[in-house]
Amino acid sequence: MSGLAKLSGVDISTVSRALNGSPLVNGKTKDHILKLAHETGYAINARARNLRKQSSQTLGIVIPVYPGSQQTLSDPFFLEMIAAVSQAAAKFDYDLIINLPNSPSEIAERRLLLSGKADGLIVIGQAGRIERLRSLGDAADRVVVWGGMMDAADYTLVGSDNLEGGRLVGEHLKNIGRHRVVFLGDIDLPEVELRYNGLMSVWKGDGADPSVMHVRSSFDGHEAYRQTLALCEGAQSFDAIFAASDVLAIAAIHALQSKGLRVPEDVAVVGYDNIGQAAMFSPGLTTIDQNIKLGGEILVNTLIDKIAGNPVRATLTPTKLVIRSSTVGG
Amino acid sequence: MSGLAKLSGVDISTVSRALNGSPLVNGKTKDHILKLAHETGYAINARARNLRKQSSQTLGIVIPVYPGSQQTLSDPFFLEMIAAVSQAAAKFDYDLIINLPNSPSEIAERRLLLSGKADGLIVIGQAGRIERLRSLGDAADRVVVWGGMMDAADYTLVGSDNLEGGRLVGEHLKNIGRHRVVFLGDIDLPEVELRYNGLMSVWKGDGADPSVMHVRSSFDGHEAYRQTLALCEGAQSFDAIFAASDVLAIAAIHALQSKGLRVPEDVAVVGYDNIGQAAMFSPGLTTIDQNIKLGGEILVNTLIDKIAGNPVRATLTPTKLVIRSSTVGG
DNA sequence: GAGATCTCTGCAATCGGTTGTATTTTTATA
DNA sequence: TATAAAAATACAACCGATTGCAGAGATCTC
Repeated sequence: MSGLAKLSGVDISTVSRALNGSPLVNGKTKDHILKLAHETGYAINARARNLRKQSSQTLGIVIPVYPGSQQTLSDPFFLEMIAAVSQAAAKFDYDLIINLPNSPSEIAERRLLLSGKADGLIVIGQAGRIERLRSLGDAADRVVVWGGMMDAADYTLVGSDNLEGGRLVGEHLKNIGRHRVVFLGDIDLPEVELRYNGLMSVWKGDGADPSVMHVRSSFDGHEAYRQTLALCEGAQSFDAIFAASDVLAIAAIHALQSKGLRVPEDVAVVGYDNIGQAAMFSPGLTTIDQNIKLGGEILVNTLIDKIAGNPVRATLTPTKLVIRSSTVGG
Repeated sequence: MSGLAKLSGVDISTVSRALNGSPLVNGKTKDHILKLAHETGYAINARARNLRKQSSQTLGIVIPVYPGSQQTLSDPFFLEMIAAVSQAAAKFDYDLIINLPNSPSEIAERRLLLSGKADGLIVIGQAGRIERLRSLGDAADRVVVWGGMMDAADYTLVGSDNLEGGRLVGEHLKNIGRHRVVFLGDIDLPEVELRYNGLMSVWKGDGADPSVMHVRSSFDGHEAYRQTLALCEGAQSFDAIFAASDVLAIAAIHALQSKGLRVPEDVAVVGYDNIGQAAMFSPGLTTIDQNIKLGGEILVNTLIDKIAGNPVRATLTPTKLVIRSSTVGG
């Protein structure tokens, strides 16, 4: 910038104002400086600017690797969420730092926020993170969490309506006449618990006695595969599986088929997330669409509001059922 | 930091040295300062440090959204690559800024590098990026590209051995007696072209006349689905499909099955990438494992070497065939 | 015990912008 | 033309760390 100042014969303060479009500089001066900047390929030094402006124009996103899943992270849900958040952030000229904690003890939240590397933080999922969020002190004002609505949450939550999602699945299964349902997922995770509660609510007060069985599984497909195999070998009979994610649903379908069960004729399967590939499985996957793109936008909008000090409240994104062949024809 | 200096009664320069583990400070002094820093929850201001040290301890990763794929990005390959790079970068205490260009005209490469937001850049795939890389000037010294080896490349490349990958698939198909092969992918992409060449090389010089048909498809599953349907309705007969990615392979399998063709009995299908879900499809997907985790590590190691000014050369990661049921039993 | 050496700490410059205030130049008004 | 008001520019402090250098105090050597 001092180079530009010499070239154009004005003070660097004028150069700065010109590059930032300040109305204080004369039109001709501004044009001249901008032209020089373009010709020399000048780019404002973000490090200096960040220091002076006490901001980084950068958001952080923390993607938890759930304990126990040592293998490569590959649930497309996360990628779609990252893409949604990244694109939403770009609209505000924010960059996105991604953090995939590799050790459970690492507290990326503190490091990124307190050092000022990120102006605000988006955390995907509440599981195992709650204590950490509490430890952030003032910095918690610059955090938004994607997750299921919880009364106990004293941080800002954005999420899809997991209760409604579970309910939609329950009604759908009921409509197609399935009553012996297996819920595949880990209801210790708040988001998953809500989906389970939504499912259960369908039969509540109803004379019919649904038998919903909970099979605990992390979000790792291989585990779901094993669980489903074990389920087939067990004594309990069932005619439907509601999985807490599409990846789990796909694993379950594969396990069922390897046991000679037909999907959806013998067992209907419903997933959750509506990932891009869900439409391309055979059989196509019935699932709940969380509207991740909208979710990402709301996360970013909310976070930027918080950073600006504006009051915000928890938000739900709409949820809808997408019916494909895996529960049709049963 | 000036707060810590007052608390501990020493100059901020001593505090700085203590926090950075300099051997210049007395052991007791250091312990005292560290204790105070811990108690007060002090974190070094990254913005100031970055400016002074002329470094950001941050790498950037650019994930291209291929032109034409307007829908949500969801190929798990990218997520696995992001995870691998992120974890490798973390070992060097580097953070990772992710950039998903939403308009083809955006030149994130320039912005991130020249502004100093990132010390170096990893670009996934060469397609449509070559001219941009050339426009970076000196900054090109801090860029590493993941992609297929090209003679024309005048930038640093890291990638898996696509030629070998294609060859392995070809040999495998030949071994199981398939000779009428469809190649599904866009050979205008350098990485894909190499896979195609590898496939073709298997029959070269051989008396047998393989009929390899190229069906152009982007990396978008929906397009591959339509292409495969069209293929089934066409005149050409075929007994195998080699898809340029697992997502394409899955889409193809679904299309084949919807046309009543059996996989792998009627048509064998082989994918590429070995994404986490590949093992859980039915039928399980035979595919090429690029060793993404190792690739991410090499990308980061190479980039950090370049940033340090060390000479580096192009690197290939090993490639291996993973056989599952989709091409077995044919 | 004087001088040399070694440890440790403080001073002050520096990184490259932004921005409040002062100053100069230009334009408007009487 | 003199003066006030407005516009444009320059000056200088500041953001919060790092680091070369100077100097104080402790330790060593003969």
